Amino acid sequence: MSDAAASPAFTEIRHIGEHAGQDVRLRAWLYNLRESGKLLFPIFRDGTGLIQGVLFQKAVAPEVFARVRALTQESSVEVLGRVRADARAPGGFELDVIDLNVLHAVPTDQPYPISPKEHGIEFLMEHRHLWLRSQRQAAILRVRHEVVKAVRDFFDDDGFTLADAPILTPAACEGTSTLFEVDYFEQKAYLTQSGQLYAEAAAMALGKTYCFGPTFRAEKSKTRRHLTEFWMVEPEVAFADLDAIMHLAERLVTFVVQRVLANRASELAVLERDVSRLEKIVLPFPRVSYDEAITRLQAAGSEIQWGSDLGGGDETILSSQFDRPVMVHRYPAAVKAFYMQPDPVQPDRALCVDMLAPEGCGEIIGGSQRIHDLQLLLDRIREQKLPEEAFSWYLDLRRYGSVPHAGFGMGIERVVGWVCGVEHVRETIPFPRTIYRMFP
RNA sequence: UCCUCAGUAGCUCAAUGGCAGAGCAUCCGGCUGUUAACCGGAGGGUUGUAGGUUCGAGUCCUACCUGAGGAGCCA
Repeated sequence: MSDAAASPAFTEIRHIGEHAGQDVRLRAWLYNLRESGKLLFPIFRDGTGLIQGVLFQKAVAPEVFARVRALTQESSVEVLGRVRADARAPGGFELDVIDLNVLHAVPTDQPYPISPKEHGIEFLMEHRHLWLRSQRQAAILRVRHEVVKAVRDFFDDDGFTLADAPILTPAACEGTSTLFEVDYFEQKAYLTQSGQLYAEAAAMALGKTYCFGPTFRAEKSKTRRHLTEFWMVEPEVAFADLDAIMHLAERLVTFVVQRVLANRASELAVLERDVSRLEKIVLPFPRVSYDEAITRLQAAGSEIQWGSDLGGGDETILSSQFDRPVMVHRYPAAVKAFYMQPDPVQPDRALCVDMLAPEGCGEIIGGSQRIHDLQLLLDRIREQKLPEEAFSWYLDLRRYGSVPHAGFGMGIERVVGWVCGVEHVRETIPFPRTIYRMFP
């Protein structure tokens, strides 16, 4: 640019409306370029928004016109221009380009691969590192950011203390079949599939705690709801029972949805999300016992029999009967994890809850009251032939001032997928890991 | 692990067993308000791999590879 000293400061596109009538400078990438005779319409993006530039050939220096005309998609540039309100512009403003410097020109013999037309999912996944630049993907990631921040604010403002669990863990907790094994100085270690057991220890120290981090499942699941690496937030609360964490769960989800609605309306608009569905997410959420769920499912035509876990199709049928997430509680203990407290009224039922999101998004939360009695926990570990010595520290929590406690895990990607209304969770994390893809 | 579907130009897709094609992208030209702009032209192919059937295979058969959707399992 000719006279940098006299140039205005750099502006982000999201703030460009505050500079109507003024000259601004942008640092941006070329999103698209349209041409109409002696008229150029470059669209710039800078990560905060899009703005269309306008150049009349007669109104700008010939070398500037030629430079813009030769721009290739995703070339990086510095732009000097004057902001002008224009009813024809989608965002209400356009930029009359005065000058432009090319920072890096994408070569024409190796053009940017993601053209502004439709692409297949394999191609897009192979170019995930570039796909993130699209409006839609950027909007999803901003909603993810908002969800994560809302989760942290919710717990932090409610007296919870963050106590993160390790990612590398020793012997398996629930069998090794779904764990990734890694070499740990000539010993075996595993990538965590849940921070829960450690969160229980933290809750005995801090009362109300949560951990939040990546978890790993080597399940050979290949559906739109599954990743092998996903983020989970897991609150754990001393002295809490099942009812208490069910209430905590519905408060958390309501808070997160309301926060996204309040702060990310423009992103939801880019995603063409029907926000009226999200505006219905208010307290309280419906509660359905497992027994009632079976009755409802059979009435709706499901083949499910009492005693088995809900399948993906069953979850969709059940959740479609409500306009807000439904909490299914007290499953048969036999299909649930060893550490779940039995229901004192019906001892073959576990004091557990799954929260199913609407619109077929499936389970977003799974939680339970934990067994606090040492002997009962020992019995369960032995019944399921789990390695008792690996749980010695976990059993200590029942030896030294054991108290009833409960917690749950919420899968961030499924929540983001539901809030954004995207089909597949692979779009809700920057670089998804699925059973057959670890690139890029 | 199992079931289903797909693989043709950089991308998205056509092509009755009979000459391998279109749109977009790229390059050249045209257009003073375009909204995935439009109009004209050019270049661009080992039809996933290996076999087989046939006068002839992108097309039919077999195996394998890769990807997608789903089941089971899970958040």
